[in-house]
Amino acid sequence: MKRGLEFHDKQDLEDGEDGLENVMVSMEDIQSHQPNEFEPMEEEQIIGAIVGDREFFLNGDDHHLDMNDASIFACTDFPPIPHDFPCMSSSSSTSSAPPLANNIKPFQTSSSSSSASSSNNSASWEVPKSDAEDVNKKILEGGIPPPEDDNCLKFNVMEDLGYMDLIDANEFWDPSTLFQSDQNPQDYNMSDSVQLSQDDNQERKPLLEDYDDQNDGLSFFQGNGELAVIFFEWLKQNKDYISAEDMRSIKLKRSTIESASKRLGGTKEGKKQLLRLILQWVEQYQLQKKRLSEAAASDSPCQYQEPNLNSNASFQYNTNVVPDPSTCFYLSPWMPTPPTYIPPPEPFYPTPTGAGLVGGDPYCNGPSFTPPLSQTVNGNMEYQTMDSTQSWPPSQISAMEASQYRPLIPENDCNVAANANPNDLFSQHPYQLFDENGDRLVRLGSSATKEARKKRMARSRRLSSHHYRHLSHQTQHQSQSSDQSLRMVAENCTMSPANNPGNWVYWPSAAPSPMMMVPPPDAPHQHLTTERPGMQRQNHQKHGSAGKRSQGLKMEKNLKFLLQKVLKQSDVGNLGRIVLPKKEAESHLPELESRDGITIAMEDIGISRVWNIKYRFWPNNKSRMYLLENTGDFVRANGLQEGDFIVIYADTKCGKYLIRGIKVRQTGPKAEGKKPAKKKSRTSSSTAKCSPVAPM
DNA sequence: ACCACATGCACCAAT
DNA sequence: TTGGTGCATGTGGTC
Repeated sequence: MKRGLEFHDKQDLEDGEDGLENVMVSMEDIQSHQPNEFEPMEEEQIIGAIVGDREFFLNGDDHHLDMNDASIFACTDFPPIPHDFPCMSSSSSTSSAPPLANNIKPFQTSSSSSSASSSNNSASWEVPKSDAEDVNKKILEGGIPPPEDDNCLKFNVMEDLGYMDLIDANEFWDPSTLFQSDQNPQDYNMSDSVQLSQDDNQERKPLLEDYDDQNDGLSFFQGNGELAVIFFEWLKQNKDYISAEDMRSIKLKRSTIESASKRLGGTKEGKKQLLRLILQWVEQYQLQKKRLSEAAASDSPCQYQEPNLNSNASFQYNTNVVPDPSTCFYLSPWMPTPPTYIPPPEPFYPTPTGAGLVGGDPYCNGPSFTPPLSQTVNGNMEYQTMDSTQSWPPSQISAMEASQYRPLIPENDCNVAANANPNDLFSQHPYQLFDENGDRLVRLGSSATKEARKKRMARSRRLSSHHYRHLSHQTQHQSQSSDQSLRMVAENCTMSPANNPGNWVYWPSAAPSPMMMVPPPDAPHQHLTTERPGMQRQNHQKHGSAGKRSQGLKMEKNLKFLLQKVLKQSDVGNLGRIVLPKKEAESHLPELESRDGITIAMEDIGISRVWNIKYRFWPNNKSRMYLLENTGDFVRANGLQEGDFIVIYADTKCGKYLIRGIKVRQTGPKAEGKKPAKKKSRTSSSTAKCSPVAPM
């Protein structure tokens, strides 16, 4: 009996065709097919959804999305703010606050309605400026307040998953550890349903242990074969929504898992509960993303159908049960709510217009560099204009869309017979069902017809335009964008893929690149790594080609986060100086011998300029007060206002300093009217003197 | 109590 | 008179 099971490869994703919506195959197919029945796959195989001698989803390259990584919930084009951003807190330089932006996760419990979750999720990604500190404070105080239901614990655990730090990249749990990669598939004969007995589970137990042993896996899951069953069940139920790529990329920090497990009692049941929560967490993201796509695909012949959750017997995927092709997809019982439109996730960083996405990621929007770092005696603010007329290239957008916001909808053109051209996309990467004679029964994929393809493309365009609108807010404001700036980086920094492969490289426009300049909180001075520890790894990256990805990742390697400062009124006022947090300044910036300080050429990542900023200190009591002076133009050029923040990086290869102004979204009158909350206002003259800089 | 920092404001130089 | 510079001081956080 032939069971067709074909997986999408990366190229397929990049082609913008046949996305994960095609991940629709009965699990028995997965279980029963033989390895040689797979289509040849490229180097970045997405799915190894076979238990046993095949990888079970979670395998492939090492580009893991961390579950802590907000990017798996949203595309944030913004380079991550260090998890432990000492300066993130407006009032304390020593705060260990998790980066606000990165901790705002659309995290919901499944118990709440999907619609509520959706809206909350959406809102979570758009933290209004006025709420930013509040949210951050809440986080600092122990997390977002739990919902007023009986899911407090659950919520907290989920919250942990969302907010856990990801500093130690070596401490992740890979869900694939639930399965042994070289296990004989026969041992995992779950073909005729997953109603596994305890014995079955027990048989699997050693697998988990072995895996843990070999991989320093999570002891938390050791010996608990039921977890594997749970996981498998979940996969079966959500195979349509959770792509293998997504699953593969999930990594959890071990300590977080273990901590969460403890919070759940540390019992076997607790572990199971935790696993469910984790899966639910993943599921929510993915399912909602799909629903978004579903909502967007209004012209889809496949209208959403609320599954009969009570009749989930039809979802048992028993051997002889072929999913009804008329059913667009099956909702997981864990996601028992109707679809709700969810806007594409956005980074919380606001646009000046108060809407949309701030694309100001220098590493997506493009850093630019010109001259090497030079400390001058010129205290005047100078800049060297660079070509900043970039805009987010459509190719980039489309690429991103294709990979990130691409609809994940299993379309309803799934009744397509098995007459597909072997050369078409579907034949290359589809998930197919075959009847018992080996004939393909249905094609659950979406690329069966040109019509379906057109529709997908239309959806993609819609989503793309949606995304682009957000980006436009940013790019219009800052007149910048990514690829060009990045090219300039390569050129001006005398670095290019050719001559400096390990350093700054040109980032192809087709591969919008997240920059992950997150210093480990515990070692903020460490070099930036290619893995963004738990923040905003972007979804589109995981679908990008390995080559592009690796190329982009190289860019980050020489960047080192130095410090960040949330701008106060006095920082953005006419004084043209920004007070720096003392601790970070002393530790990460050049040591100052005299109070006059030094002038540092800082390359403005955001607007492609180089500013000569004076770094100095004032004696203050028995201490010092560190300042950046001549920042007025920088602030104005970036349109920075109170509540926005700056980030200073160092390019360790070029010996440069990079500065970047990051705007925080302002929404509504609340943000507009925000004033320094705790500071008293004194004379009117001083107020006028420190009047906010008008938005540019 | 100490420290960091936001900012008020006095002082000074330039216009 | 205006704008820039630098110090002083109050507030809030941390130890």
